[in-house]
Amino acid sequence: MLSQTVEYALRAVVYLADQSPAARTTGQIAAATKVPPAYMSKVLQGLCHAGILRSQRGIGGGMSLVHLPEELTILDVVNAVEPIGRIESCPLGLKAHGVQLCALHRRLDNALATVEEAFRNTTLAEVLADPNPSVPLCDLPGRAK
Amino acid sequence: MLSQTVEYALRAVVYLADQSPAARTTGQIAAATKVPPAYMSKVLQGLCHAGILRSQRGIGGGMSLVHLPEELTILDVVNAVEPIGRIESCPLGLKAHGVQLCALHRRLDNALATVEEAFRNTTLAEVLADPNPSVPLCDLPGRAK
DNA sequence: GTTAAAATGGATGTCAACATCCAGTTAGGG
DNA sequence: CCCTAACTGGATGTTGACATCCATTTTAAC
Repeated sequence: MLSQTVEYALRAVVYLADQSPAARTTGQIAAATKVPPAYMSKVLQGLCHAGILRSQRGIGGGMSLVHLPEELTILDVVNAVEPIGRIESCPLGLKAHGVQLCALHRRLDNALATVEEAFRNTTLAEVLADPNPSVPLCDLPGRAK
Repeated sequence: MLSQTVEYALRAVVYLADQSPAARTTGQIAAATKVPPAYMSKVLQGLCHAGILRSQRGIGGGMSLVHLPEELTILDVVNAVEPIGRIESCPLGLKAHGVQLCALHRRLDNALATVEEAFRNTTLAEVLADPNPSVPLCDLPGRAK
């Protein structure tokens, strides 16, 4: 239901938020997130173009967050990669429906709205601060840096 | 976020529920739902194999619902075509996480659970009984048969 | 300046989703 | 028994998501 690329992007951003405000190379990010390095490179490029990340070339360079983890939501990341795609008007193109969705599409869109809202209300900082014993991206209990 | 095939399947099932318990041909269903007939044929085949529809060949045949609209949920149809795909265990394969998802995946799965629940709680009969002025699949206000 | 680290962008490959077409099979009606 | 309606299954085509590779460009450090 969520694309693989979204999953990859979220892992990368969670990792960078954890390391924030330091920059990390594509190779480091790919290794930490267990994503194919060549593909991660493309995903990170997309996040740069979307203004989520900034990149720095050359020795000591890498990728880093443009905003603070407290100001970056899951929705920001998802929308940068592949927008939720709310149902704005009748998918059948029926003029009589227009913005007033039928019962079927109204319910589908409501479900999408719920997801969008949940994502909008969760910042990266909240994810990292979660008391959950399983730490994101980290195989061992407790945070290792 | 929901695949095109799921959208097509839902349209077909809503149409058949509206016509229930009568059978309709692939051509009739495709026309009413504005889906390419050749592809709708494949979608309907899938719904037959999943036990949502039954098919009858020959003159006077067609597709019809196996269950009553009151007993068929949106989730049944979605799962028949492309299961929601809840996150059961750590996508990174970290053994330390296992069933105990990290904060990131816990939140993603919660969002999926919300959608699954909304779909589980909506029957086709409820969709058809909705007082919404836009009638599913029907271009004009009010139901035309 | 030279060198090495690191991102960039383009070319390419693979596969599943979406879509089309048709020969074959089933079944009702005369 | 034959004809026609209708589904079935297989082959095929198209496109975008996922993925890889590499030549080029930028930049820090020496």
